[in-house]
Amino acid sequence: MEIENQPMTKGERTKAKILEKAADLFAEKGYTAVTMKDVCEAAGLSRGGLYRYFGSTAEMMILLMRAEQQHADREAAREHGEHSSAVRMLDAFLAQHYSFMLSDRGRLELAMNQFAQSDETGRQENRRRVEAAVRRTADLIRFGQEEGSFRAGDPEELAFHVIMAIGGLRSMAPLMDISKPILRRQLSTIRGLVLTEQAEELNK
Amino acid sequence: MEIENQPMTKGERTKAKILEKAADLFAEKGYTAVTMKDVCEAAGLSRGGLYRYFGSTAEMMILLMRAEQQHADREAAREHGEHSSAVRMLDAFLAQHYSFMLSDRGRLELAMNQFAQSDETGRQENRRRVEAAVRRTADLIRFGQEEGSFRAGDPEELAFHVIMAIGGLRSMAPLMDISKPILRRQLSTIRGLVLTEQAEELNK
DNA sequence: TAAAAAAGAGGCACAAGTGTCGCTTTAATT
DNA sequence: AATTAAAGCGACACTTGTGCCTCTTTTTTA
Repeated sequence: MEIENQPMTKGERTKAKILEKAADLFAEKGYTAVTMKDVCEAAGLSRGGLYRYFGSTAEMMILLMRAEQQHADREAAREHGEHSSAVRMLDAFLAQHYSFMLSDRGRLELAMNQFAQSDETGRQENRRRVEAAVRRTADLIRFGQEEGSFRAGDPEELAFHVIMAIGGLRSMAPLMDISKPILRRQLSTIRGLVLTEQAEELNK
Repeated sequence: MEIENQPMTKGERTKAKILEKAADLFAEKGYTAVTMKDVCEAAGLSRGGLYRYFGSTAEMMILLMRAEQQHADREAAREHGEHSSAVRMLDAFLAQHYSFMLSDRGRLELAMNQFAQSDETGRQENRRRVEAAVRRTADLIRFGQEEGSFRAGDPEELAFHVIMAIGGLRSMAPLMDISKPILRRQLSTIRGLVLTEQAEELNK
């Protein structure tokens, strides 16, 4: 949740700050546990001041979801150019998810799921997010298949499976104490599902 | 959430009824959205009457989790005797999850996850539940490997992966509109992960 | 069937959160 | 620097939910 350079008006800066702090709170306490009062305190703002920007916690969450979505899109585009082979892209993809799961941002995603359970707009936003992730993963798989390093099979179907497995992992991880080694092994299991035996031999 | 035979005292019957109705509500609205008042109305009881049995919604949820756990254990034990081959057991396992995901009980599990995010006791209970599921699945995989119809590989690791994938599927399903065909294909993808190519050819 | 015990009703005081409004202060504009 | 607009304050009224307590009604039981 980086802030742009200075030449924004005061109000814009405050709004960005609120969102930033709200994201931290959502990640820390989960969606339903965060109140406007909490956000006020975290952002160093009074109730009246905050209400100028957001009418509800739900509104904040929606904006955060959009921001995350954009962030993921940009990230994906950047990744795309950086790696030469599909295998390397896959490894980057998995490594990214690994650190993601252990980070605040990972917990923020949990909060988003929680939110989506109670809010229809949030549910749609969430759905778009997951669909985008599946699409990107399917693209990666297609690329790897052309390259010959990925197993044959319907890319969409496998991509969906991979995203579901990662989603399950992510939502379970904070609810039980999944150790880092187990997490790593699980991600390498996923790697094994995608790669051919030959490609699997190579690094990592 | 079945009720035992009649010879229970009035209080016991009421308590069972409350739990039953609470389960419905949790499944329908999610944990945080359910209030004591809702439960009162659903159970046809006044606030004072209800507080005799439960001090909080959290307490209800814990009891529900234990009940579900026991139910799953019994179910598993029953299944165990019924099917002759590991392949059949796997199919039964998957079929059960399929209908589970589409049912109220599946949504109840989502509510439990939600609860576990905010309550430490619930978190532990949840963890036990998932661990038990992994253990059972690992046993099934070991059995299938001995039988020769399941792929080689660490049973624990694969079991964990399967449970994560199913967990992800279940928690995503209500948040996006996953169609039944997609759900079925995903479960059959999981089937494919577990079975050897030869065994996979057979029915389903 | 009378007495005791258990179950249930519903009011009350309290806590926590929400959203709004008029007023003050600070920042932008010219 | 003066004016105007934007940003921020904090009290207020309102809503919703909680937990408890006393009194009544219904079951049990002896």
